[in-house]
Amino acid sequence: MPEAGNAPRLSRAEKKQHTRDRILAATLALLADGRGLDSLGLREVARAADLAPTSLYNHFPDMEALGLALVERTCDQLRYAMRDGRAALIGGNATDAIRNMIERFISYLDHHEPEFRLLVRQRLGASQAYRRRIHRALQLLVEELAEDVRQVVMRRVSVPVDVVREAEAAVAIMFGFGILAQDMSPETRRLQLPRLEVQLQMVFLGGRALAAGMRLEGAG
Amino acid sequence: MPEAGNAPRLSRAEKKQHTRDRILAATLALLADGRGLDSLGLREVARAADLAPTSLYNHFPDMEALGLALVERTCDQLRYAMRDGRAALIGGNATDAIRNMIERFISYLDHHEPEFRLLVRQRLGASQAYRRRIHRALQLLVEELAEDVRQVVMRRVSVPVDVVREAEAAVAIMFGFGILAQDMSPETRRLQLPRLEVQLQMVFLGGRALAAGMRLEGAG
DNA sequence: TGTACATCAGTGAACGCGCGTTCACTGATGTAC
DNA sequence: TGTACATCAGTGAACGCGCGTTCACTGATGTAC
Repeated sequence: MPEAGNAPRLSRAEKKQHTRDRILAATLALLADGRGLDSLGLREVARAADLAPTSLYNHFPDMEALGLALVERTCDQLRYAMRDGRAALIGGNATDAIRNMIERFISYLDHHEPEFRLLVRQRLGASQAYRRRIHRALQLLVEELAEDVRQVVMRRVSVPVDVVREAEAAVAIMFGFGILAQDMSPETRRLQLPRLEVQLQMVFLGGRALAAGMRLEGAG
Repeated sequence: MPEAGNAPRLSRAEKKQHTRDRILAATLALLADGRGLDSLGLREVARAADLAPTSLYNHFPDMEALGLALVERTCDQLRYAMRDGRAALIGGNATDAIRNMIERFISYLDHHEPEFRLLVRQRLGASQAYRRRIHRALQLLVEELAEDVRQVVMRRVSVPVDVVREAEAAVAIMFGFGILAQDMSPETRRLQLPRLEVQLQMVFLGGRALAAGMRLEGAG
């Protein structure tokens, strides 16, 4: 029984969790300046989290473990952000679904800038553990998008569309845009929505055309 | 007059250039392990280049300048690699052109792995100078690809295709693949050629369909 | 309920180490005459 | 051609500094009785 008084005292475990969160938040904030995980020092993170350097060892054995925890959390966050409101769209039409997905993604960029930077940077970073984890997150993203596309397409198109290739291409296009968008204000980002929409329409229209047997000239 | 003898003596300027090249090559080699520019130290680079640490100052005022020189060179290199053999294709058909472009890109990945890593990492790095330079290089890539597409399309299609959007999407897809490909052997990369080809076909077919007035259901 | 002991998040001093940078220098190369 | 001087890429000692890590510690929180 923690406390009978009025002050909301926290248990030791809760406090520890709070400190851990503070460390991760501080790390993320340091990454926001465009720095990479491998250029952060333990003392620097401790300073930003308002802790003695040695205290970090109570939470993570080293910086690598700290980074992995951050990557882990960020991957989950991305997935939830892109999942949110997804189910409601399956009944709708393809154009709305695309527009909505783009809006979710841009909103993610607006609210999770440092997290997105982290993902993109560490996707090609030194640590294979990071790379693998991020790769898996993106694969899940592709699979879920492919499932959505399959649902929408099933009711409209009789030919077997290669939804996984479509989803891969769509994710690649969105991530490519996300990287460019790092140097844009949220307002400018919104202005790019039609451009992304056109490109995703190209992919999905092209996917159907391909499934229907159409080819560019010269294809065997 | 440098030397009347038989030994091929180098001028001071030539030697300096060689040393500079050695420094850049050593830096690139260090980056090949998946590390980022901002985690390299001056002494570390000097060691790798077989020089006294202080000698670097004869070539670059600081690590930032060294990095920029490397980025500069790498951007040019990418452009030349993708340009090479481009002209010969304009007369051909679209499918061959796509396949050839993919092959050029995969070949670039095979032979310039550390350079590609550098580009992708620093595209989102701390230094705005790097980011701008890389952004510009990618824009040029998009423009040149768009020009090629325009040439091929002009002779076949009467509707105004949005070649720039197509080229952007194609570059995004290729770069996305390039990142995945970092963890693949050259052999495995080749196996992915059809996948890339399908996705680019989707984009270009979809671009034509869009230009011809086709839409996914629900589009206004 | 109170008491006595255990746990453990957070601290601060201390360590050895490699960092970026400065400086005066060396000696081969280049230039003027 | 030879000689005398200037240039400058590369060196190595030295600097102050912050790094990651260890260690013994403190004191609030948790637990047993």
